[in-house]
Amino acid sequence: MKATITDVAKVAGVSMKTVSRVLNNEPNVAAKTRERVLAVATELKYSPNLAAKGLASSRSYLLALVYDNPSPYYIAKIQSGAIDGCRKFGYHLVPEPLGLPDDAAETTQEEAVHRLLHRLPVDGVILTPPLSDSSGVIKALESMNIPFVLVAPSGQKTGISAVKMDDVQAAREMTNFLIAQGHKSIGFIKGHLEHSATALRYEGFQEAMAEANLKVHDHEVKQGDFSFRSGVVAAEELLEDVNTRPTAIFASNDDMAAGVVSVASRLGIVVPDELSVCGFDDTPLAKILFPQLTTVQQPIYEMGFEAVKILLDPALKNTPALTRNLDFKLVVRDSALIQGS
Amino acid sequence: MKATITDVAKVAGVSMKTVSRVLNNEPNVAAKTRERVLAVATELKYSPNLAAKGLASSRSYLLALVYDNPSPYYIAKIQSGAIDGCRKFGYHLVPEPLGLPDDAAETTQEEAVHRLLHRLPVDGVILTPPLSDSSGVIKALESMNIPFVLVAPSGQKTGISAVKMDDVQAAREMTNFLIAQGHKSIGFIKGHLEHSATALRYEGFQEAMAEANLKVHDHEVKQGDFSFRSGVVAAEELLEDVNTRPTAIFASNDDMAAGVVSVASRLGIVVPDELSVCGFDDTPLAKILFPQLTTVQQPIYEMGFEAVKILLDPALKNTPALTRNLDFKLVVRDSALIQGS
DNA sequence: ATCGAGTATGACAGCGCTGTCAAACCTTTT
DNA sequence: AAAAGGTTTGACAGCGCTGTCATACTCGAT
Repeated sequence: MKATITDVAKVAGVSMKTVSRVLNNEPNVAAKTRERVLAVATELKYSPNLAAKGLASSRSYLLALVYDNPSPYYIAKIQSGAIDGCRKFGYHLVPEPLGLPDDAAETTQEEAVHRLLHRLPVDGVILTPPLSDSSGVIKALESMNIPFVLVAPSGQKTGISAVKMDDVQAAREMTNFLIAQGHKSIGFIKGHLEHSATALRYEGFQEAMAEANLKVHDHEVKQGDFSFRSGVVAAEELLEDVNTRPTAIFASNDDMAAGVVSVASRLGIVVPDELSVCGFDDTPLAKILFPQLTTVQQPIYEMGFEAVKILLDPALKNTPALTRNLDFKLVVRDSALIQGS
Repeated sequence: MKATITDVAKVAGVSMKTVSRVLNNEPNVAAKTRERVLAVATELKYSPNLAAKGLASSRSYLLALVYDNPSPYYIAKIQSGAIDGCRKFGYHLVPEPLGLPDDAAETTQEEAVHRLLHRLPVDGVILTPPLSDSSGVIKALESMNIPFVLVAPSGQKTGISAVKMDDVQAAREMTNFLIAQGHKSIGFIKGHLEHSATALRYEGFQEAMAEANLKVHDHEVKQGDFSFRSGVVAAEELLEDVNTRPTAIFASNDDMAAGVVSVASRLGIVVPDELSVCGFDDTPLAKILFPQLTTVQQPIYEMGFEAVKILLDPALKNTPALTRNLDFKLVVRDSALIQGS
């Protein structure tokens, strides 16, 4: 229950230091000694006191997940991956939302981060979008000399580690899929202007269309903001005119795609027979909708997991800064699958 | 940046202990001394080292949120409330999912908890459903002498603190609302058998019906499992026969209500004109659906917040065990609002 | 046998803080 | 003016662990 290293040392008949060495997998311990210590530790149900370890080694065995993201779904997945990663290294994750109303006097994000990590001296920080693009937060982290990894940052900063996904490529593949299904007139709904993914996804769409020698007409591209409502509005415009109506609509995220589906169903347009719809993100919504949404599954869990690995894996200890590009997955479901084609 | 108590003590011309007293708001410090110390601390940007505090006081300033819940949405909200609570007390929250595949050898939940909290000796634990009903987990916590609070447990255990919501009353009010709208034949879809809320919500439904002298026919009650699919199946059965078709359907959660809406729309039944639908939980889905769902908003965030308060609030320090009953909210939206009624 | 070069182990200080207990300093009361 | 009781302060040990450095032990090569 409350066995300490000293206890284990006494029972095993060795010094505290040797026990410490065994428990931390340090070299230069006789195999026999190691075994014995391990056996005693198990028997005594020893488990280290993190506070003491931390105090002695000036590490905290804690990683912070700093976020400021309205999407609980996204954060939950990142977190889930990050926690699993932490467990592999005996670490724990502390989620730290920024910009809570509890501190109205908080001026800048930079200060907020400073204060936060001053109190809780973690060994590393994972920054989720849109914070991964916040120069203030990054500056704070650098000034405090805390290792950190960006999740899905928009720009490529040199000297900073990051985990990301290729949005352009994903959008391109989705578009190619649509084109392969025989679609020539494809509507596109853009995302929120300030979100970095917006431009990337549109870029991928444009590239694929260009490669297939298909023209992207202005009236086929609508500005949305990632909300269901904006998808509805855009869809109404896109589907308004029966003559110029596209045969497929590619929405920059699932919520907007859901808006499209709902408009189509109201207008009596059968999906996917008369209109293919696809989204992006593979939110839970995608499977709930009828028909189920064809969409892009982002490696969100994996990004959390990899971010931790970059921070903690001793094998990567001396790699200065690396960017992990993780694989997305095209999830083809009924909303964009021409039956029998 | 790295100022210690010793530094502050030196500059302020007092002993470490006095600084400690000031920083922890202990009594018996001259006002003048307190002021001076505070000033120096601010000037030096002192902030305590949690590991050292923890080691010395055998507290960790950490609370664990232990869960094993498939619904990220629910957990995210609890967590959000709990984090806000923690901040008020200078604490931090560590989410700890149970039953991850990282430890396949894990036998019982009891052991898992034991191991977990042995490693990370937190000052308190918040248990979310369905873990709040797990006697194994509770036993482990009790044996380790770690204070804990149950979130939405099904039974009323004496001597254990809990935060909960009155599911029965909520279901009753929702049913009453439907009855007030003139419905006499109301279909009900039950939730997952093993989930404690299932029975409670059904109970509330039955009570309201009985109070209004309405009979609950067997064919109007279907077993679901909280999934969208099960809502679809149940709705198909409920709506199959045009003659015995209910005029309203009360699904035990939003996902199943979404299933009902989708079936209705496929069958050409207009919601809410020909069929009122309501759900339970007020998930994000409820607002995305068309029409938007009438549902019950649970005080999930508040439960997280209150749980922390019970654990940490010094004012409640000596209260042995208390149960906080938090208010739900009936959210009336289009899916169950007879136009112009 | 003797030396050197690992390899294995232990003694001990100290990480930054708090708890304990004693000392010093006020008041007020007699 | 002394005793009593309260308030304010500080000295010091020690929480459980790791880092440093010294010591002891092992083994092949001379």
